[in-house]
Amino acid sequence: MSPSTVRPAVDRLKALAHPARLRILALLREEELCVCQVREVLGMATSTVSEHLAGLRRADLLEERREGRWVYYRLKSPDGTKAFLDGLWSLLEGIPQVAQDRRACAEVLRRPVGTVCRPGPQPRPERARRAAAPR
Amino acid sequence: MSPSTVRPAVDRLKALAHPARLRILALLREEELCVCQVREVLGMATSTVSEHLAGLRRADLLEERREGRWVYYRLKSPDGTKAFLDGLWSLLEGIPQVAQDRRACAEVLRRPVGTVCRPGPQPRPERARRAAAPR
DNA sequence: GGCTCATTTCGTCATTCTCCGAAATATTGT
DNA sequence: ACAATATTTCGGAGAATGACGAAATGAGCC
Repeated sequence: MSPSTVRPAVDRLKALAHPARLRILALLREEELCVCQVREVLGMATSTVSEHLAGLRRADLLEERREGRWVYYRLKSPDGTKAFLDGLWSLLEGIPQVAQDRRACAEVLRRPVGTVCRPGPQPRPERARRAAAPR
Repeated sequence: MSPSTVRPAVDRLKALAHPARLRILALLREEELCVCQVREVLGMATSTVSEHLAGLRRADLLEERREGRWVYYRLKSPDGTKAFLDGLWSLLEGIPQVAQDRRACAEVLRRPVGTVCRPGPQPRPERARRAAAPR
C-alpha cells in the first residue's frame, strides 16, 4: 500500500497531462521524429523538448532509436495500454492545436534537407516514415 | 493559441493523474458515494477528499447531488469522453489497489446504518445504488 | 586528437500541487 | 435561534513540476 499500486497507471497519466507532451504524442502517432524536428514544431528550447520526450519515455509510452547524431522517438504501446491509447486518440480528435501541429510538422518534413537540423555534412535525417494510420 | 486548445484534454488528464483521484474514479464507477464514505475508504482528511472530488468535478468527470447534509458524487461521461473512459477502465483492470478499495467500499456500505457518517438523527444515507456495469 | 552539432543532464528559479487543520457554509432537528 | 453534522473554503508549509541556459555527453568527420 505504501508505494501504491496505482503508481504505474498514474505515472502514465501524469506523463500525458501536459500540453507539450500531449502534442508530442499526437505528433508521434503519425511518424517518428527526432528531437530537433519536434522542437521546430513546438517552438520550445531543445532541452525542454528533450526532457518532455524523456518523460514520455520513462512512462514507457515512447521508444528511442539512435541514428548518427540524431535520436528518433516513436510511439510504443506497452502491454495493457492499447485500449487506453485508442481512447486517448478519440480524446484528441478535433482539437485544433493538434491539427495545426500536424500541418506544421508536414511543413518541417517538407523542408529542403538540412534546414531543420543544421546542414550537417553527413547522414542527414533524410526520412521519417509513416508509422501509423492517420486516423 | 495562447490559452492552448489542448487545455481541456490536459485538464481532464491532470484530474486523473493522481493516486487518490484515480482511486476515487474507480470507486465511483461502481456506485455513487458521499464524501464521508469516500473518506472512509481512502483514509484521508475529509477536506482533502472534498478537494479531490471538486477537482474531478471541475474536470467535468463527476456530478454531484445533494441529499440532506450529504453530497453524493457520481460518474459523468461528458461528450467525447466515452471512448476515453472505456480505455481508462482497461488501464485500471487488475490493479490490486483498485480491487482492494472495492472490497473496502463494500465493507463500508455494509456497515450498520449510521456508523459511517455519524449516527445523525435524521435522513441517514440509507442507500447507494448501483450506477454502472462492474465490468 | 580536435571540431561540429544533436542531445542529455545539471542548476536554478518560479509556479503549481497536495495535504491538513481551522474556519466558514449548509442542512436538519429541537 | 441553537445545536449537531457534512461539506466546502481558506491559509500555509512542504513537495513536485516546468522552463531555460550552461555545461556535459555522444557520434561522426577531418
